[in-house]
Amino acid sequence: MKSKFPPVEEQLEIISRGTVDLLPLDELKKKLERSVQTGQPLRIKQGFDPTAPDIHLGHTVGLRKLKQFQDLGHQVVVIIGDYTGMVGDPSEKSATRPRLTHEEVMENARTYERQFFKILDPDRTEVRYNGEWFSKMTFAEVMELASKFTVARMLERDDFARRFANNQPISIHELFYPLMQGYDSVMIRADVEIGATEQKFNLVTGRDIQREYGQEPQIVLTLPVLVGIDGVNRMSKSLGNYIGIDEPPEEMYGKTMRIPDELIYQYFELVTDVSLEELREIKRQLEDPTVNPRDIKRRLAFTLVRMYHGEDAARQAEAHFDRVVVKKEVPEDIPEYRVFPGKYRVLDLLVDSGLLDSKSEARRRIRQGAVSIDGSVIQDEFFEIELVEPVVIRAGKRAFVKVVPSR
RNA sequence: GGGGAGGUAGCGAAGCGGUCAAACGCACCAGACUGUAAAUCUGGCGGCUGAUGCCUUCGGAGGUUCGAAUCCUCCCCUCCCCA
Repeated sequence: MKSKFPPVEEQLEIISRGTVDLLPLDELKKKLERSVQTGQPLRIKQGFDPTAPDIHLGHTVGLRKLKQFQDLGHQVVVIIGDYTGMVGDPSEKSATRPRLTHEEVMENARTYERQFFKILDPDRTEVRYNGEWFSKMTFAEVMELASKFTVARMLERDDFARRFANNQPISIHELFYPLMQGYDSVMIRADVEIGATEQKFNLVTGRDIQREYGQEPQIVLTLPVLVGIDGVNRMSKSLGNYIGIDEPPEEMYGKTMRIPDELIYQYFELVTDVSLEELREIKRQLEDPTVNPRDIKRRLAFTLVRMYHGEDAARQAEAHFDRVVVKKEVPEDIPEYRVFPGKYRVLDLLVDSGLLDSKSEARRRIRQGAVSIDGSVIQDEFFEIELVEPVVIRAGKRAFVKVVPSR
């Protein structure tokens, strides 16, 4: 009988693409061989803590890897960390995270669950909330779990070690985070766990915990951390340097165009579906001094919008970009603000329309020449306008409002 | 439990009785330049105010004083050393 899985070598090639660590490799081979023989898919796990609503490109690095496993015939288990989310993963953090309430976490989780399936195949995906087991744990069971690890080993982790060395606080509950993540692996019997490189400690700890609970340890697969559009920090919603997969096409396109050039290749590699040959060609072009990196970045932006919104939307987003940004024209669909015909101070319109947050901010922008009406710059902060026809007010590169007088 | 050092705007960090809405750096915003990149330069960065001031801010609550981020009391939180 022919196996429903591709040959092991073929699987390994796909699995190892873009990965940083894959360990231990020989154990992975054994697991794959066994699954080919028995026809039993491997259980591939990744956990996501819904600390903020919406999935962004950073999440998709792992999700895309999960999808590759699915395409090979394996079973994906996505853990939504409604309990771990309340603890807050200390990885790569220099300070304790603010703890979220369960309600906040659950609210965010809803957006996650919906957005996962923009990438994953629902038929081969099991979504589990870890509150399913953690909410039922007794204190005795917690103690049992806690007894399976030592403080010394916990302090091997460099973020903890660093905080400890710098006299920064580490709360006890933060030490539980790796244990909880490992326990998730036990509960769903993970064969492979995927995470970003910063997750390595947690993933490896999962192996130990599984062993303690009498299970075969999982394989650890790490992927690079996606740098956000600031070009410095990891992509994260709280840092505001993210591109969300649910964002409108124009927004997605525009944000992509703002990433530093150095990130172009990495983005193609980690978050798009371009083939390996195309990837090589992109690399060549980026090294070619006669090619303007802007054009490659445009292709990246187009590709991303197409992936999440389709071909037409990508074309429209591109046209929008050319019009607004390149030609500095006014976009076609901007928010409208209706007023009665009459005389108004521009200052008031800027705030009352919701374009700007405060009058101080509006004054600042006017003084700095950022405000224009139908293309002509306003310098006088007390400028009044007699509204009879609709006008477009601009208050900076990306802030527009159409003021429409009507009764 | 004892002793010591601290908590200042998004972060880091000055200030230690008035000239403090609070130096400086980073981040951020606007403008110039440009490829909505990088780099650079200029300005801004609590709110209200037709520009003079007014109001809310320096862990929290009280108090001293004409006047407090700066002094006192109590409380909360963090770190270090000792036990």
